[in-house]
This record gives sequence, structure tokens and C-alpha cells, in this order.
Amino acid sequence: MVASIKDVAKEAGVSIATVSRVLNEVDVVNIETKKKVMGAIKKLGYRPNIVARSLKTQKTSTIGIVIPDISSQIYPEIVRGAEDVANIYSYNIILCNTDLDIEKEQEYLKVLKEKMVDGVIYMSNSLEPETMELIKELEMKMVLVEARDKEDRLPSISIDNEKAACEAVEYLIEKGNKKIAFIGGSNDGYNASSLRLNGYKKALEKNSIDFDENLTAFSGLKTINGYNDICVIWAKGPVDAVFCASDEIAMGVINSLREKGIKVPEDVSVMGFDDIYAASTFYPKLTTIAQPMYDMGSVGMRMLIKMINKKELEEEHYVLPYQLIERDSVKKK
Amino acid sequence: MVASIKDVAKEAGVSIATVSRVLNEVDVVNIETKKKVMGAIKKLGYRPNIVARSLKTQKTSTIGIVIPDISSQIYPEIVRGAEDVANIYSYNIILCNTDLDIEKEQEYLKVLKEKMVDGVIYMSNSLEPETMELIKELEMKMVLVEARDKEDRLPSISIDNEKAACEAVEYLIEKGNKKIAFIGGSNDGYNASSLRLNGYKKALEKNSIDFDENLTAFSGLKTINGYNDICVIWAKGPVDAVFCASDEIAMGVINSLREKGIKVPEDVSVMGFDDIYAASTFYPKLTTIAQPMYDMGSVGMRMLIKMINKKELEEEHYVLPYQLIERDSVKKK
DNA sequence: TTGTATGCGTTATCAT
DNA sequence: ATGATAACGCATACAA
Repeated sequence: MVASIKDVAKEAGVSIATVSRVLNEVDVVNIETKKKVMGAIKKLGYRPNIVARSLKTQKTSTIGIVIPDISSQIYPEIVRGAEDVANIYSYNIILCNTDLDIEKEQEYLKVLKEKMVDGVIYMSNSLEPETMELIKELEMKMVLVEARDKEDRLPSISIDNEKAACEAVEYLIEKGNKKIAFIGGSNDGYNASSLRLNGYKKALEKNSIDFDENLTAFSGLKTINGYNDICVIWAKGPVDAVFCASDEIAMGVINSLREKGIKVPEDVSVMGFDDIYAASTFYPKLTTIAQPMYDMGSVGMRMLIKMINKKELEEEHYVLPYQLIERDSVKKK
Repeated sequence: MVASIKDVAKEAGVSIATVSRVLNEVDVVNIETKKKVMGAIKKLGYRPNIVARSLKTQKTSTIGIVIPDISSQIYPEIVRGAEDVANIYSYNIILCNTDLDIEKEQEYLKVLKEKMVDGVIYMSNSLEPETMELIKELEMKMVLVEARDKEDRLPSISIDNEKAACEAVEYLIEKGNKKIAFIGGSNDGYNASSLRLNGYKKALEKNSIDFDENLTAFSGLKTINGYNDICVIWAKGPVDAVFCASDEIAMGVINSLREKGIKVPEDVSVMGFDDIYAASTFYPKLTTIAQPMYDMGSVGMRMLIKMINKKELEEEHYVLPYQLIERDSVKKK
């Protein structure tokens, strides 16, 4: 049987209150009795039961991280950033994979509430009204990471996806490309992929290039989507460049093109987004927009912990800097 | 204020015992009173407090996952596999990144114990005696994943690293390569990288090729290590092939070689290990040994949950199948 | 400085 | 079938 505070008290010949006091270093306790207690703790190999403590204090020192899929390339770094600062402040994290399934999201949120987490880092591509309602009802401290609520109802960490995409496409244009395709995840709502589409459109407009629906595809953000989508687009005629809403798409596009005997960047320029690990090991190395993934996680966690401690937030919506990384998948002018 | 079982009892005009009964569907409770209770629960938006329940039942339905680094390519899939089955059985997971730092490992183990997790999935490259001692002292249910304790003190899930590496090197030999280098993480102890080195040696021996220390390097498992190590080896003279203890190393090697104007696989064959995501998107696509990462996580979690429920284990040490994936980084004979 | 007693929100035993 | 109550391990207000 594992020792409790009661056992320590008995062993040390004091009351549990005193033991609790030395444990929490609260009040002043006589140096001698403190020693006795410490001795008893050591002797019994006593460890505080945090579950009991949590019930009493109404704080668990654990934080939920709700994420689409940890095996999905961009999330591990975000989570690592978050866990690192959580660890600094003595919090632990409960990881929840939702696959963007609304029911799973809601289920996890409920369980997290029942397990009394002190807050949650939330990643999703859209805040459904019903989910938002649940969040309100649950009254949980929460920060949105890698996305921003359209109506700013939740504190958030993100980059300016629209601006970044616009910049990327203008970079492509500047390199002499005119006919530029877009391949992304979805074009509805307010998720990152849609915002990147907006940026793409804006760049075209700024440069007096007509938007052509035939040059777009939205089947998903994975490698396989890029692999397939480029075929559909290419079947309607060649393009100068492809702007992809994710690096995975870009890799699929390039591999697909290679199989057709089309060279990147010599024949077609391809640009990715995110700067995942594989982007710099891929051949050709991907020119892409780097999102500060680790920072998104760490800044988000820092923000959440501030909220938990009822500190004032300097900023409700952090918009982190991104970076255009010039590598080898776009033809130099 | 969030409603408790007491509020529900009052609202329904029954005792908390009755509420608890309908909550846990235990004993028989009158259909009418059950309805009343259900109504009250709904009305108050009541949710059970799992922390309180855990204190009482001594079970938390949460499991710790201790891992070197979630952002390290091979772990996300393992974790995903683990979380998926945890979710099926209504467990949550607490994720802990240790960076293989022994102190961090021990600290996390202690906290996990204090938070009363029901068990832990443990990933590390070596079980230090002190860590093993702590594990014993903490009396936690634990399964070792992606490694096997030399003395089999802990249930484990792994592949036969030695055999896999041997097979990989023999494949290289079979393809006509004679001078084969090895680049790995460390050559001490009993971790995966060392076992792969053993397999490499065994394959050489079986084929009457002398082991040459000059053809080996052990600076680490990352891309940068492969990138640098191959330079050192190559400086002593060219080789026919390189067997790498990780795909990341292999990618570093290939990129480094490419910069020297040496082509893979035309001039040198390179083989990786793990089959991480980037292995199949890399150019050239990596010939490698595929570890069933998702399965390691899911089988490990299934095993752990069995242990938690005191079910008999059919197997104390699962050795999962691996697979040699022929792609494009090794020259076809 | 220390001890007693109460409550955190449950489950479960024992009555009724 | 239902209710009163103890106990889980701890923190803390109040007494001493």
C-alpha cells in the first residue's frame, strides 16, 4: 500500500495538518518538526496524491491539447512547443486526436472538463456553432492555435495566412510565372486553407491576372491530393507554377509531375506552405512559407497559463511572423 | 458554479446515493425516479467530476506516454496508434517528452505516479539501473515500446532490430555491394541503434566480409549526423553502399553525396531504417526497413490496458514483423 | 507553532 | 428500491 499523508503524520508523531504545511511550504513550521516530517516522508517513500489535492484545490495542473492528428507532420512541433512551456510551469498535457470529427471534438472537450483540466489548447479548422456553444457551456479556458475564430470569440495564435499566401504568389509572379495554379484543402469557411486561397486570389488581382477556376483544386492537404489534383489541372493544359496550401501537396505535385517527365523547377515552379521537416530534405528542396510551429505551441501555452492564473493578456490575438524560404522548387528568374 | 451530484439529488428530490446509482447504472433503480434524476441532470447540465471519482475508485482512466521527442518523426505514429486504442477503451493519455534526459524521465515518472495514472507506455533507448529502480519502487504498470529490456524485466513491444539490420545488409550484399558503411546513433548498450549495428556485423560475417571500423560512424540518428558522418567516411575512400540506422541519416547521407556530385543509387546505394513519412516522398525514394510504428503503439496500449485490468497476457514480449521496402535508393542488380 | 475538523465530489457499505 | 454515511487523500479555517 502506498503511504498517505496520514501515515507520514503518524510516523512523524504530528498531525496531518503539519505534514501538509511542510509539503506546501506554507505557514511557518518549527525547524525540528519539519525535520521529523521530512524524515518520515523519506522513510515511507511518501508522495503526495495529486488527484486528492486537485479535488481540494480545484486545480489539476493539466492542460488538454485537442488536435486533428498528431501523426500529421505539422502538429508534432506545435505540441512539442506547447509541452515544453507546460513543463516549465509544471503542467502536464493530455493529448486528444480528433481527425477533425466534430463529435470526437465535443466528446474530448466534455471528458477534459470532467477531468478538470485547467485549460485547453484547441486546434481545428473550423469552429462549428454547436462546438462553440459547448465551449461556452463548459466554461473552459481555451486558446485557439493555428487558426483564428472568424468572430474572435476565442484568444488565438496564428499567422496571417492570407497575407502569407499573397506574398508567396506574388513571389511566383515576380519570378516570371503567369499561369499559376492553386491546390488546397477546402474553399469554404474560414480555415487556413481558405485564407490561403484568398491570398492567392488577391495576388492575382493585384497583378491583373484573371482568376481561373480551372486552375484550382481542393481535394485535401495530403500528398495524395497534390498527386492527383495536378493531373486534373494539367489535363486542361500546362501551367507555369503551382502554389500549394501545404508542403505535402507540393511534394505530391512534384512527384506526379516527375512521373510525367516534367521537371521542377525547370519546367514548372512549385511552392509549398508550412515548412515541415520533409520540405528541406525533399528533392528538390521546397520553396515554401515557414510557419513558426514550435512558437505557435509555446506562445499559445504561455498565453493559456496566463489566463489560468488570471493574469492580464497583453494581446488577445497573436499573429506570429512567417517567412518565405527560398529553396529549389521555384525557378530563379 | 458547476453542479455536483448533490445539486442533482436536491433537484430530483432523491439522495446522492440514488443519483450515483443511475449515473453508474448499478443496482436497480425505479424507472420513475430514474427519469426524475435524468431530468435533473439535464436541467442542471450536470457532469460527473472524474477527479473525485478517481480519488474514490483509485483509477484515473489516464495513461502516461513517456517519449523521447514527439517532434522526432517516428514517434507521432506510435503515439497515434496508442491514443487510438486508449480512446476505444475510454482512456486518455498524458504526453511526456524526455529528450532521453534521465532526470526528466524520472521526474515525469514520479509526477505520473502522483497523478495516479493507471499505467505508462515507456519509450527510451536504455533503461538505466537507477530508472529501473525507480520504476520498481513506483510499482507502476508499464510496457516498453520500440525497445526491449536486455533482461526482460518489463513487458515490451519491438521488432527484431538485429535480424532486420542483418537482412538489410545482406540485401545490399546481394545487390553486389562489398564495401558497406554503417552510420548509426550509438554503439554502446542495448538500444535499437546498437542492435542494428550488431545485425550489420553479423551480415558481414555471414558473407565473409571483414568488419572495418573506418567504415562506421555513430554521431547520432538525425539528418545532420548522416550529412556529416558520410564526409568523414568518404574522406577515407569511396564505398559501395551505406546502411543507415535511420531514414533521417540516410537522407542526410544522400544530400551530402549529391553535393559532392555523387549519385544515389547509380554511384552509391543507401539504405535507411524506419520508413518515416519522408522516406517515400524523398528523392530518390528510400529503400528501407519499415517498422510498424502505428502497430507498436496500438499493440503496446492494448497490452497495457490488459495489464491494468489484470487480464492474463498471452505474450510478455511482442516482436512485431518488419518489412524490407525496395524503393529507389539502392541500385538494382 | 501545532492540532482538530470540515469539505472537495464521488462510490459503496450498511441500514431501512 | 432508497437513504444515510463513511472513506478516498488532501488543504485549510479556526482553535488552542
